[in-house]
Amino acid sequence: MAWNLQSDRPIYAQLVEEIQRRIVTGVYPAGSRLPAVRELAVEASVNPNTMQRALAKLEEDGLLYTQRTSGRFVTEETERIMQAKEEMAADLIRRFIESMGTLGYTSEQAMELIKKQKEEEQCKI
Amino acid sequence: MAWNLQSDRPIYAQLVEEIQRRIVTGVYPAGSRLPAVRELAVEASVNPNTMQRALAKLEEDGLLYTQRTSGRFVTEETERIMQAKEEMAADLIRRFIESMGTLGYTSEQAMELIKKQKEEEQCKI
DNA sequence: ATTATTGTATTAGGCTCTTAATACAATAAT
DNA sequence: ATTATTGTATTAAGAGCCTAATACAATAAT
Repeated sequence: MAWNLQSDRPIYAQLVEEIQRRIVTGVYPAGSRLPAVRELAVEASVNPNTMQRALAKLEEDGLLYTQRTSGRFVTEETERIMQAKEEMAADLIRRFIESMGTLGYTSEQAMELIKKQKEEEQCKI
Repeated sequence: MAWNLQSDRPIYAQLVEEIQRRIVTGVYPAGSRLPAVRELAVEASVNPNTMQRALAKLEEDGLLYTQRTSGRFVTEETERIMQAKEEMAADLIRRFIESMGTLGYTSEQAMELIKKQKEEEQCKI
């Protein structure tokens, strides 16, 4: 599991996204315990403070909760997790369509281009 | 024409994207003269230095060129402009499919969701 | 009781981005 | 020739992000 952090955007924001991605895809299952802040920080090669900041945000969003000295856990509310996943996808779609729109492409044209790009991928393999 | 600058990403990078968008969509036609740095800076509500930085990048990319005291102009090479447009679209698609992939969606599912989202848009109107 | 592990808070410093205020350089317009 | 307009460069200051180094607080494990 790579963290793939870029320097063109705040790191803590990228950490939030990556952890959220791991939650909604089941890498960190509902109810499971997360690695400790310090462990996660080492794994992602960031400062514990930065990781802490990201985790605090996810807690604020209700995807994580803390048990003082046992550690942090993914929420047991699977409904909340599915909702987060759908929101993430909807957001990606909305932003994609909007960006393609400003370039002058309709959703239909966008879907056509996705098909084409996929066909090209097929040839590569 | 709005600039829509966000605070979660370097402003100069957003300026590059917006000006590039205006070039490839013909808002700033091939060969035409751009407003002066200071004018653009006022229009976008940013510091002239920041706008200068964005323009220098676009010049480096070959989409603009400078005539010392007459101003800056969009390249006359329409081929270069079309290429830039296609690159921008391809990049958006690649990143979109990649992000949807990390969420567990295939390109087919992504296209399905685009369709659905579009149908919902229809209902709203 | 003691120890280790957990989350959390604080302080200092460096880095990049952004703004602000100038100044300079070149040339088109007058 | 003079003036105005163009791009460009410089310096200083402030804000946000990140790291580093600590220290503290709570509790599970021993």
